[in-house]
Amino acid sequence: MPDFQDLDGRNVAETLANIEDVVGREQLKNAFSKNYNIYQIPLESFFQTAFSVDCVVYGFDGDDLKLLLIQRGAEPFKGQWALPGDLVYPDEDLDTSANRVLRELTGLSSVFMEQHKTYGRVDRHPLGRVVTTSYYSLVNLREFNPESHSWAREAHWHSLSDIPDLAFDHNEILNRATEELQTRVRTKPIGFELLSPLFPLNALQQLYEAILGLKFDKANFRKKILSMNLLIDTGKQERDVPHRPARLYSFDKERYDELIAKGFSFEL
Amino acid sequence: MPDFQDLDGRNVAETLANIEDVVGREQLKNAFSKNYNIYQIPLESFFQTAFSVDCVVYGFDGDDLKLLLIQRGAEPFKGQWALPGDLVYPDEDLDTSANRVLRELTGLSSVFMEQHKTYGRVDRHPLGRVVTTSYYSLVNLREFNPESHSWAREAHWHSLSDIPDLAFDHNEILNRATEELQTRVRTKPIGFELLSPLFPLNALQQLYEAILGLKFDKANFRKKILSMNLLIDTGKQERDVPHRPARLYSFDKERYDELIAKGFSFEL
DNA sequence: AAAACTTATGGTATTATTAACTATAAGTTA
DNA sequence: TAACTTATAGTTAATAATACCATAAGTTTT
Repeated sequence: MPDFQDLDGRNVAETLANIEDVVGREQLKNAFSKNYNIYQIPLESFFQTAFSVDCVVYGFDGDDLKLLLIQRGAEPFKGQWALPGDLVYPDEDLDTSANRVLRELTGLSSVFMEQHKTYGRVDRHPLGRVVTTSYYSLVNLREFNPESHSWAREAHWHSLSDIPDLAFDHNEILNRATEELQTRVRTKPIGFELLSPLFPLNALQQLYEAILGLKFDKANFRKKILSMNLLIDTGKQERDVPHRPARLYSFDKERYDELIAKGFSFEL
Repeated sequence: MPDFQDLDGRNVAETLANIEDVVGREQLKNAFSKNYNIYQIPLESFFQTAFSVDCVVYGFDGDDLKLLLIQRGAEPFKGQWALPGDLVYPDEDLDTSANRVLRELTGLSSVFMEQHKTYGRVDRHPLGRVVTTSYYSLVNLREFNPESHSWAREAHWHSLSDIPDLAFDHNEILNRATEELQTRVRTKPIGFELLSPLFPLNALQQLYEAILGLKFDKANFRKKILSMNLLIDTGKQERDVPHRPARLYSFDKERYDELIAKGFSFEL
């Protein structure tokens, strides 16, 4: 048996038409199964069904929330910005695929991603039916420098407040992921992972403010967070800041896991 | 172009081998695309990929939480209990499919279902690769009498505390849906939909206790709920109860929508 | 060197929410 | 009529959220 790569429904359908031209319809029909009546639903509709994954990767630079986008170097939507995403291999688990795809297109690896929603509108992909599952993640921007690979022409961080028209239904996917992030960040202590190992309380506050689009009272934020016993005072301080230097904290990983297990509620 | 029905990866793969026998490998290879190198991944692996939906339908009978299960009348897992679920048609949206499948197997229609997670483990289906998306829903048990149809041999409510070994990875799907339900019910005022239009506060409390597996103080529960202004005192009362009859309430639909929009937090 | 400025940090006072408990009401059953 | 069951109202103490204020510890400006 031969094996095939980069298979695409349209190609196969066209190809079968070609074969039919060469060997004749009867021969083709004959070659196809005796037991199965495969002459009723268009073959191409099956071929054009595929899975993909799309990654919504948020980054925080200490100030703004950013989003990782690629510029497509392949049809369809060639030249347009899009979430990093691609087809899932037939023998690949979904979670694995999300990581591979992100790595192949942007160079980012070891990114912890959480599955979110699956989008299956019949006409969401112009070339056939592609159902896609979205994953989202929060990373420390300074630790990840995206580089475009494979068919991605560019890979950049974009300000979340200024996102262009994206390919496919990626704007919708993004918006729903952002809503999820906002509710999630209030009940799970995510958000800590993407700060530097040592950070001032202020950085944590800015992160939460950026994600939630709210302002908190500084003194109360401090009290709230410290009362969780989640942070360890390292005794160190900020340096080279044009004002009183802030104390630097790190997490208490054990306490952190405890809070995750419990549910955690962060309402401010 | 011919069209095909009941297409199955294995058949096509075999068939292509047959064609190859007849026309020779070069001819076949030639007929297949010039631009695409399709000779590396086995064709059949693409064909064996399909989507399905699985429905996790919870019912409340005023006492216990129940789960709607069907007994499979078809291979694989014939005779075993399973979540109602089936393959998605090539030209069908996912949400639509979930409703159709549930209706076809159990007779339940107009059930509002929320998409949850997608399960894509390569080996989760014994006959090939099937990625499935789960949906969950809460219904008033008394309004829905399941009847088995299609290939479902039986369709019954099962006590959630006594669930058998289910087909495929359905136990995992169920467990994760139940976790989701428990966190969801604390932030969205779901749960109200599945009581009778007029209900005593006590019924609402029992519902929350059943879902969350907790006990609440009766007086405080009452205060909390009433302070949301979510309920309308209908002036009516319970009848034929062997104790002081409780007042009957209904929802304030407007207020309810307001709360949903806001996020709502129900912590007791 | 002093004053002005900026952000950090500690603390208080007020208010709102939660939680535990008590008392009384309104029906049924013995 | 007493005993029983659940409903409902109200009280209180503990806890948490919120709005502020005062002082600290640096840098920059004058």
